[in-house]
Amino acid sequence: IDVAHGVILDVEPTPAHRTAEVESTKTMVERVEERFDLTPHRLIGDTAYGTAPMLGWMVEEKGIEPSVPVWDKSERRDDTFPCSDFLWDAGKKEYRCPAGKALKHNWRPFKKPRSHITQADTVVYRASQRDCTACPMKAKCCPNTPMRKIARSIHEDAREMARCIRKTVQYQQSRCERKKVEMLFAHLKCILRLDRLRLRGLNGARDEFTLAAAVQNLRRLAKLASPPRPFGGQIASTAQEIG
DNA sequence: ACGTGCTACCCAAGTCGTAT
DNA sequence: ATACGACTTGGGTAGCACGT
Repeated sequence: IDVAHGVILDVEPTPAHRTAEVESTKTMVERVEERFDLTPHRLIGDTAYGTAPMLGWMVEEKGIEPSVPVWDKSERRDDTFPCSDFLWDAGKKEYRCPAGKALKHNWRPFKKPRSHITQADTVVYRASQRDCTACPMKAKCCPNTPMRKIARSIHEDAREMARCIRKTVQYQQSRCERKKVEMLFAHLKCILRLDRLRLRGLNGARDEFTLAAAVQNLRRLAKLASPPRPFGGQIASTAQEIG
């Protein structure tokens, strides 16, 4: 949905699965690009869209600003230093711990050079065991392990961008714009009676939703095209009954 | 001895499947 | 219709085996 105008640009049904729902966004964004040569400047969504691969796709592949909360479970519960207390040095590609020591992914060279990217698409940055053993802050940092380590997503730059956007006024506005989307869904359910589908299967859902979206867009078009009328309220309610 | 990469396991929020 | 446990998801940490 284009929130600036309340126009539905594409429809893609999925099973009620978080990953499937999120993946369908890629399908729709790319299809709208092909059909209408339109690319969104930013994308508004909830935390389900805040996973590292999704943010990476938005920022790195599409150049879309993510107005999305970051899926982040890095906060610790045991009163030890959280990851956010470690400063990232983009130039040196290493972290700096609260005691000022480095966390690196390449402490030494290898005969066969390695990418250091793990199966979880992260790079593990570790402090030196020697530094941690001698550190007076060890109890506040890594009480249960020989050294502190941080798994950094290969999409961390995109995650960081989403964190920064979340602090902006623009993000607060996007929260309000999301209401326009919710209003369309509410209208679909209550007025167009689409709280339950009649046709079975994904194809049935696609047909019903596509027709409903067309109806929504025609309503919008009528609103934009017709000049304001003196007895607008009465006419509007009649139109709804016909609809 | 120590760095590296993998696996096991935990968490929270959600869906799915089954028994009642 | 409802309750409840199993399972899924992506993120985290701890610890082990292996390579240098």
